[in-house]
Amino acid sequence: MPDKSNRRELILDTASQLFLTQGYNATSVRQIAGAVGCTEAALYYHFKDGKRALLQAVIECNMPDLMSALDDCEGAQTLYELVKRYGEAVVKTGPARLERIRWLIAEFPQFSPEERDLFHRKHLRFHERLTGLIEPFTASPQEADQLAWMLTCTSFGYGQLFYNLDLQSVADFPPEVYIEQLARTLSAGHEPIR
Amino acid sequence: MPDKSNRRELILDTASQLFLTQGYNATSVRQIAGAVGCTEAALYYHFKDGKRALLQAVIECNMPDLMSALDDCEGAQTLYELVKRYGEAVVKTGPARLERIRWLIAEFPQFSPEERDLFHRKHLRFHERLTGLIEPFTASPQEADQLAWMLTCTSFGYGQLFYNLDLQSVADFPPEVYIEQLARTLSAGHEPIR
DNA sequence: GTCTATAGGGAGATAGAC
DNA sequence: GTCTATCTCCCTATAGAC
Repeated sequence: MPDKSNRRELILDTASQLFLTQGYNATSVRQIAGAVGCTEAALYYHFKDGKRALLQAVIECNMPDLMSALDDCEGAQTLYELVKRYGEAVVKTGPARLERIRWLIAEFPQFSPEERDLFHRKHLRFHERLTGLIEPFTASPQEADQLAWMLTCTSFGYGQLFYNLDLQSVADFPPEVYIEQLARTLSAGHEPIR
Repeated sequence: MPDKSNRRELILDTASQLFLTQGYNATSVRQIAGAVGCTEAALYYHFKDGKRALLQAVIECNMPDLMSALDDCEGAQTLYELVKRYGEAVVKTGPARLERIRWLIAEFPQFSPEERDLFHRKHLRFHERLTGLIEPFTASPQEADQLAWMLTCTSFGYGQLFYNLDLQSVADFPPEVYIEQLARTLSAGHEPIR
């Protein structure tokens, strides 16, 4: 990533932040230029195709990524331990990732097929690695695949419901409790590594 | 709900549909009026406070509701059967509910506290009933509460990932398979009703 | 590279005739 | 109740000076 122009980077960061918090449609080029501290014309110099080109760049920078959370899961001795480490690693990534997912869900319908594929391929790579980590504890690759999807769906749902839809303000069910529950449930009936 | 004016209802339905598919910010009053077949001025006659009043009304009509899915779950004899019936009932509600949830996530940050509370209270009522259905199969009310959250999070996550983020187009994991997997996993170690 | 100035159009909203 | 006409503002985007 060459850093030829600081200004271009600054525009991208500012647009990212505004798109993510307000949405693409609700954010004007004028507002981005104002926040950056330049004029709209300068912005069109850096992004010749205007607002849509800006969206493209923002999409590529803001695909949610959990791959690094899997690093903490290497070498787990039981499925229980694996799920627990995964949960804790996900929590550690903080709310920034959840905002990106929220944004992805919100804007997804207006993405082009190529932009959608960006997310699909990224997530499939993640899923394959997660499945590989689970496999030592299951009887078949199919079972590992299903457990991986279950783990993904449930942590995804928890984040959306309790953070982005703010159920945490009315229901007492902190992530630590959930992770413990999840680890116990998913690992029930699965042997530790031989 | 008096039905004094058909026109008002028509406006509300049209606005609902457009807000849900395009988003609030991306939908203009002009477009709604065009789709209804009247002028903007007529629309302002029915909704004196303009576009924002329209949003209020649409929110109240479009809170996602799964309460009816629980009717099919009454009288289940095992936890396995309960989860299975729940999953099938949810699938039966179709993609319309998923689109409402997607919309809720997308627009939630710009809702007022009262509008947010509308969702919170509705969901808590649902959660209490679901917990009540699970309780006969668990050792404690706390365990039922946690299982209910888990069921909610995971079905929520599946819907968002596979439908609204369209993972179904690149991963072979149909809802029936997921429900079966879920029912087996969640009910492991729980006795049938005595 | 960044600016000023402006084109051209669509937005939300209202006044007043019918 | 519904219309036409119109106000005012903000939007994206560009031309051309510096």
